[in-house]
Amino acid sequence: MGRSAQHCRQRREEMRGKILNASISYFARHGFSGTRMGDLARSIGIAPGTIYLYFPSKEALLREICQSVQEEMLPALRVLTAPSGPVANQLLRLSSYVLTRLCGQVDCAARVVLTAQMVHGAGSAADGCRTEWEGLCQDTSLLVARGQQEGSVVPGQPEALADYYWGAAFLCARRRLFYPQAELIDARTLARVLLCDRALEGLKADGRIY
Amino acid sequence: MGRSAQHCRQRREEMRGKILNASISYFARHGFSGTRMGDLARSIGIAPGTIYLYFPSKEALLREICQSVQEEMLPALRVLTAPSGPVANQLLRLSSYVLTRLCGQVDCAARVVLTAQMVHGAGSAADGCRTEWEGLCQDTSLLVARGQQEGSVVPGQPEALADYYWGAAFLCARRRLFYPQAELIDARTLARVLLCDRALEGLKADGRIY
Amino acid sequence: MGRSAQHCRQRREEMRGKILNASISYFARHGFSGTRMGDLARSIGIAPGTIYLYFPSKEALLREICQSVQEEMLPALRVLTAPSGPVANQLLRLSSYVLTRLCGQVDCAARVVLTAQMVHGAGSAADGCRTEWEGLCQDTSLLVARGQQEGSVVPGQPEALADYYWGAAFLCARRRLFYPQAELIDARTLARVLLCDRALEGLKADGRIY
Amino acid sequence: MGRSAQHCRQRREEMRGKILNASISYFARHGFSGTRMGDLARSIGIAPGTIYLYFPSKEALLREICQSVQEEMLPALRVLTAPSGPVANQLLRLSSYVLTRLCGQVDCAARVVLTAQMVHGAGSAADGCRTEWEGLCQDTSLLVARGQQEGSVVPGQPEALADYYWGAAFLCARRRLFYPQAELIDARTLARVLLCDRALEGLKADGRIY
DNA sequence: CATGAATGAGTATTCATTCAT
DNA sequence: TATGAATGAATACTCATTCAT
Repeated sequence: MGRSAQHCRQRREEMRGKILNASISYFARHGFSGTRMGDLARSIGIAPGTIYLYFPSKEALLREICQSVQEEMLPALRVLTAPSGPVANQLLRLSSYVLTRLCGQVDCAARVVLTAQMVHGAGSAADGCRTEWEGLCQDTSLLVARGQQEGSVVPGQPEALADYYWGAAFLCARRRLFYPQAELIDARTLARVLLCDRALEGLKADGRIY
Repeated sequence: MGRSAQHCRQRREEMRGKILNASISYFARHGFSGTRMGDLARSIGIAPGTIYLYFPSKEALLREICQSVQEEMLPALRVLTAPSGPVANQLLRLSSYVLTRLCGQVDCAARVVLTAQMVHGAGSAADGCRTEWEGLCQDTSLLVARGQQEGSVVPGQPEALADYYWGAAFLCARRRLFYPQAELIDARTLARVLLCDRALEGLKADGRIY
Repeated sequence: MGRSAQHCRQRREEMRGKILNASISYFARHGFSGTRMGDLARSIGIAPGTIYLYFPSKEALLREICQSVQEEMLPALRVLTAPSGPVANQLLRLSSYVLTRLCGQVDCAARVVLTAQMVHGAGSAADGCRTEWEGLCQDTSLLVARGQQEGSVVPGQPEALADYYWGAAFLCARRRLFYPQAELIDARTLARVLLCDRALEGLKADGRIY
Repeated sequence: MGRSAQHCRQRREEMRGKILNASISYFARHGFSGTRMGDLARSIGIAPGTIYLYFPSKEALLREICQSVQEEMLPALRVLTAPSGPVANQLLRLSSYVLTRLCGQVDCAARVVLTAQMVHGAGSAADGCRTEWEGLCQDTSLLVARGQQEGSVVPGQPEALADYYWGAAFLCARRRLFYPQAELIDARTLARVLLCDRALEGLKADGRIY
């Protein structure tokens, strides 16, 4: 009984995860309103009704996705934007991390693209997500300001530059999502959004191609 | 009679243009599927039926928009990406043009954002648009390759860099569309997506703020 | 002033009549719900709004048509079905009259077709029309019963036969309306719906072809 | 699984047939434009959306009906109008068949009435139907011409008489549809539309009342 | 008076959600 | 639990009617 129940719970978790991941991709590709539950279900290979055994509504499914973004992806990035050593090194490390994850984890790109959709969209489902996102931007603009004092970051309004940097990351994610075969820019080029060439020259390239 | 008929035609053209422009903005903001015809009509201040006096369907309205983008905006940009003198100057000029238009013309930003939606979306309404867009990207990657030979453009795969450059332009447009008050990056910063700092140093700044 | 006012009234009457006649034809051809006011107006060569200067609504227009049918066409037919001499002669005269009018007056066929539509349709606009029609059928069934006593009319339920006779007249009208070039059956054949061949033999044919 | 899938398919077929049959009756009674999908659905006892699970549009539903008429009813009638023995017998047999079917099968009357609507209406949905119908009329006019040579059919233009005969059949169908309780004419009376009394006298009556 | 663009209530159709199997 | 047909509220679209010119 105990084993059977556990087995059961595990199967539920598997199906739930399968739906969740597929939805992230599907929403990212087609947009929230552009996604029909029937199409989403077909793309997963299940019946429409099945989704409703795991999520009470389309919007609840979106909320759940937002929450996972808000609790997993964004905090991880905020850690990497917290003050820590020379800005140039930190930005290169951050950029490398972002591109590595975009390449490695299949649905990381989808999450990033979806986040961008959420941040600019109007729905209240994304509120928490938006807050966390603004936190990340703020952290980044502090980093930028510090880098400008150090002389390693290009001049300009820190908020605009921070937004621009994460926009560039979004561009990479979008490219990864829609053209999985196409090459991405490398970490140095992404970091270069903020860093002067001079500051970059001194840094070791990891030479990885994304 | 002649005058009256002309007056009538002119009023029709005005209304048609009003609907078309409003739709570009609305679609760009809310996405195609996210736009309800009733809401769009209300936002223009007309009745839903009126839209259908000028466009036979929601999708036809989108097609018309795509066509205007394809016939007006994209060709103008392709002209500016055709080979013409030193790449560094050309890229700075191009960036300046893009930012100037994003600032000056109200719905230019909307057109750019919409184009990005179309290029990545699935609908066939955007087919012509997508073709023209790929042409622009290809032209740009040739420019990039030439710049790399000149030593003014950063290293990297030309296609990826070209896509990245226009992505950056899209980021500016998106920012302009969703936060009209926020400052944009300047032309040098946009050009810097492709140009080395060294190549930029020699160029005269126009000092304009967007 | 007096002359001008009269001229004015006359022009109004002309336009009113033009709309009324065109509507009878159009309604007969396309059915009431199948008629769009815009199409009707275009077929007359006027603007949709103009119709509403003469008739308050689509249904009122129908009512007016029904009334004209009810006050002009049906009473004329009832006169011809009132007892008057030998049934055989009367039926041949009636049939001849019907076919002559269907041929001669352009919109008589339309009126007959429309009446059939009204009689079987559900709308209350046709109530008066329906009453008058039932009167005609009843008169005819009396005629039929008398003819059966005379031996000139075929056996069968008088009501069913009367309905059948007017149905045959409707068939002629429908043919005239939809295929104006096609020949109609002759008066003897129409009368034959009710009359035995034996009764017809003694009657003079007018030999007319409809 | 096999059994369940089959059961499922069978239920789909049933619902599809139910909608199709109900639509034939409803369209025949109210006309195509006079039919509101919501009313039709209510009359079947299902939700409006359900119809669209089986037919892509109102017009497609009509097309399907026309096709069933064109493939089932009209060919069966054409078989009975193909040359076969003495015309008088054949016409009586045909008339008997028509009236029997109008009485026996609930929606046969509806099909006939609908066919008449289609044949005279403007929509292209009925094109195939119209072609088949004209074939039937042509076959019948050949039969009529042969009967005239035999001396069993009344004089007159064969095309006009053929059209008139099927018109009479339509009248019966219309009566059956709108007044299901009313008696119809008998087969001899229907055949008499074309046959001389003399020709009919020699034929055995089946005495059936429709 | 005539026009025809504009209106908005009404109709066809879609799609998130439910529920019988 | 999974299914997919059925539902009906929401949305695209039409068309009788109005009204500014």
